Amino acid sequence: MHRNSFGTQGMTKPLDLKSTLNLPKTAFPMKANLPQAEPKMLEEWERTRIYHRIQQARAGAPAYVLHDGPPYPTGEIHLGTGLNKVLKDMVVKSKTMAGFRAPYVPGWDCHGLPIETKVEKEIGGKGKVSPAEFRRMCRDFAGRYIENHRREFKRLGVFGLWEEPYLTMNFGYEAHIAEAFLTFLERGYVFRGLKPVYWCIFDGTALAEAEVEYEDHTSPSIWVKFPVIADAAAANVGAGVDAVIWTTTPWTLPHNRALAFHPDFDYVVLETSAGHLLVAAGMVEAIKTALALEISNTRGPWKGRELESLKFQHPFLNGLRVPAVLADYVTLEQGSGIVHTAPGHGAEDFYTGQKYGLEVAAPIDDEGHYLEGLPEYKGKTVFEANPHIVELLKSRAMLLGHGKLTHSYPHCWRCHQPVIFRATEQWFIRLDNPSAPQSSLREMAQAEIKKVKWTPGWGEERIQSMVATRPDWCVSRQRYWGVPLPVFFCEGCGKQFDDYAALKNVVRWFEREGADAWFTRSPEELLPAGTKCKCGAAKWRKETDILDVWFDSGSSHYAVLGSESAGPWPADCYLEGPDQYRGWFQSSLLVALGVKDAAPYRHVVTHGWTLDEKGVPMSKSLGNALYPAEICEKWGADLLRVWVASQDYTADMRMYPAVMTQLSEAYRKIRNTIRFALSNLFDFDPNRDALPDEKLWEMDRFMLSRAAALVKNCRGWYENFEFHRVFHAIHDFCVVDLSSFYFDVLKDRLYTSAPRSVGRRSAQTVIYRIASALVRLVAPVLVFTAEEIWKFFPRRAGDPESIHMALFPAPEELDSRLDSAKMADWEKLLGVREQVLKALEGPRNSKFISSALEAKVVLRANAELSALLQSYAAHLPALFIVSQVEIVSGSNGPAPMEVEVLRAEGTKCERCWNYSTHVGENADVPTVCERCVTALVEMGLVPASK
RNA sequence: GGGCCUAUAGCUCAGUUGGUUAGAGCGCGCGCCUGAUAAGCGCGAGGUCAGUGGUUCAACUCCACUUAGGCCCA
Repeated sequence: MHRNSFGTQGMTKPLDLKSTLNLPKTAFPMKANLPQAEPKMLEEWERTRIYHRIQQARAGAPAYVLHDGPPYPTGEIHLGTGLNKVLKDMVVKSKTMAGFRAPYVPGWDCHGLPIETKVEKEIGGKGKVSPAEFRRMCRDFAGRYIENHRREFKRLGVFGLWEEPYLTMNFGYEAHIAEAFLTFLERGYVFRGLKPVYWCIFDGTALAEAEVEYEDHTSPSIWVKFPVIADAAAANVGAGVDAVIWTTTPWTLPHNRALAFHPDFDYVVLETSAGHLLVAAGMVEAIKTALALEISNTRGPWKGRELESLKFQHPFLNGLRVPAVLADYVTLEQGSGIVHTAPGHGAEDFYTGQKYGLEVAAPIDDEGHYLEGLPEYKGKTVFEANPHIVELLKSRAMLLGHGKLTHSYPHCWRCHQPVIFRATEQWFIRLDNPSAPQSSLREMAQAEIKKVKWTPGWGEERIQSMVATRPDWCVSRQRYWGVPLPVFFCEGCGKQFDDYAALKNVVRWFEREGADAWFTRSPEELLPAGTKCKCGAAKWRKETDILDVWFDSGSSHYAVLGSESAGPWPADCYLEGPDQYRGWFQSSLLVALGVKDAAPYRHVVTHGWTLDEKGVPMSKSLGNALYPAEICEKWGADLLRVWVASQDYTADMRMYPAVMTQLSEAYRKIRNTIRFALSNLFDFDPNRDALPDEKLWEMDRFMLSRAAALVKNCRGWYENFEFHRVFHAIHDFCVVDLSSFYFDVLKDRLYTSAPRSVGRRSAQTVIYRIASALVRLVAPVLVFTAEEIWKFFPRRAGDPESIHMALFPAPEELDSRLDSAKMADWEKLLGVREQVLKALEGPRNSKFISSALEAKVVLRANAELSALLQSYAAHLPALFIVSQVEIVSGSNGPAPMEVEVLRAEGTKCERCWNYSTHVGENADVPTVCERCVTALVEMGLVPASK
């Protein structure tokens, strides 16, 4: 077919030498254009039901279940949420490629205060509509946000059962929540108790610890006198002494029931212009300054424990005497070293109160109004009362001083108003069981935590210490949008109904109508027909509290796992941010212990926080937050994923434009390296052209070994979720092994050899094998790009349609088992190459040569090295990309080798650009070297020489 | 204030059981190529390993404290 190009000089057109080269060719674009390309890929995946095809492809394989922690659906997704979803997806995809069936069912946490608050705003306040109508609006609201979230998550290339996510507001899920609670109730873990809880008087509800945020608040700061009762116990300190306390919550004074002293501190009486004052010795200077006291005499000291029997007159409640108590949380940081104690309004106060049998006084209503007390404050809200109580103290001459203090104070997470501590009747899940400690949730939890694998390892210690000190779980909320506590009280005897078989009837109602049934159905409908109390009555009152949303999400493993689509219980992996040690990791564990007596997870992984350039956490309110949607639009989802994969996520992660620019360069390098591979496989069919290992050139086999090592390492890193090691290793391999060494060296062989020559096919076989391994290795990170590459990839029989259905390469499929001595030889040759490249710099800079092909390199090596070089002499010019190499045995210098650079001999071959003394030896192609003549003959473009 | 964590070149990471002049890639500077070309290649300059003190013949690596930052809690 190329006959016409034969012929003698001058008779026909001379051979166009460039057209005889095998220059790279590919339609795979150099520029990724991810923001435009990715949405198209998403459409295709949607159309071809990629998630389902992957699940089918792994049917029967061992399951690996990553259970999704449900985000709260409000607004657009935050970078931290994106980071979390992408990490989960990389786990799922890498497990899938490691051969597991790894289902992923995303979920949302739908109940709770934030949505309730938004709906209230929309309708303009509480109580405008019926509870059932209100709940319907909350449901719609959540649904709208979920739509938005789902779109954003899918955009990140996350595969999952998006069309059927789990929602905590689904009827079936709500039924599971109720059932889980009833199980706790039946097993005796639930009790009603008086406890101080965070209370928001603006929302009229108890708050969980997680619903409280610390913000700055300015409080009154007052110094108050409590006169010491002159009895036998007071003989020591003397008559007419006043104990001094300091507080920032004057409104709690009416409910004061004790003064707390530190048992080991020294206390003294100061004789001053303001009276004889009992204070901690360690605070004398501070108090003197704060109150501008003149001290004429000091008496004492006494240890706090010596003062335990003292009693004090309440500063304005006549006839109320309060005792001294001891507590080791008393500090010398602020105040007087004597702590005002109101058991109804503080956690520590409450526990001290329990210990000393103090009254838990907190007679205020849900909106914070005093229900009893002096006319000065009765009926007012606690915050309104502050100035009046200060006045009251002043009028009774019990106020030593007052001012203002701005400090970090707990606020409601939604309305951002200051919260108070208030002793209220709540429902609790009991953590301890003194009569059977081993079956207490706390001890079971501590035992189960030890069986779980925690990444990073310190997570175990962290959650262990939290579980050890956490209080009982307050699970009741005085709200509407949630799952009610399915509890009835008899209208006859007032007792709580305890026939659990009958109570489970409520679960059936929830399955049919959702938890709304609680609000729309009567107790008689909800319970089985004819249900009677032991007292004979058959009229019931429903509990009105709903469950803490942490109980909802903590039930997710119970409600979701154990199905065909979600995979078996327990989960193999939970993967969330570090805030979940206190949140979901704990609530899930406790619910699982209550219903299944075991942890719901085998492995818990946490990632860090997302920070901005300055290392400040990203937040909406600070305005420094970046959003996945913006990043997808500007850089593409694959680049967001590269960001996730490039950093060690167990620490905090920074994101800012310069980082993204750097990563886009890294991305480009990987893309172009694979593109170069593809472009040199344009005439390569792996089914037909691949050479067996024993026919491959040694350098090619050497590269296969390097690739095999990469594969082995990456598989291990994926196994341990060390994605950043995978990414850096792949990037380095592309840069160091492929682009700057192997591919650069290979160009001459690929372009100038005859297309079907062994040398070229050997190179192509190895390029194919390495590139095929690389695409699969990067697929969990570069989900879009890998799929795009796969479309341009030469296919073998049995290759899956999508890269995401493929299995990771095995090291054995890369390795050609080059013996270790040869491997060592090549390692040494690489070192020699490095020296040669350095040596070429001088002559290049002095313009002695420009291209390295203009050089001839003379190597003076010691005996050992020169023997090695001699045996590889034929390959050295290619290895160094120079025209000629001469090996001179026996260097006399101190170095094992010296390099000298000369001008290459002969003339430049017009075809391969190497210099040769044999150019012109073939009259048919007079401008071409001997190697090119051989190639051209092999190609049938030049007649075999005479 | 408490618990836990982080701190190696401008950036992102490696640094094995403490052991010779602390590594890589990117970026940067200076060149080369123009047959990977909005590409490719080479060379080079960058680090008192947050700080202080200690243990040791020897510390980025172990211990203590400090500083800065993070999460959770008070």
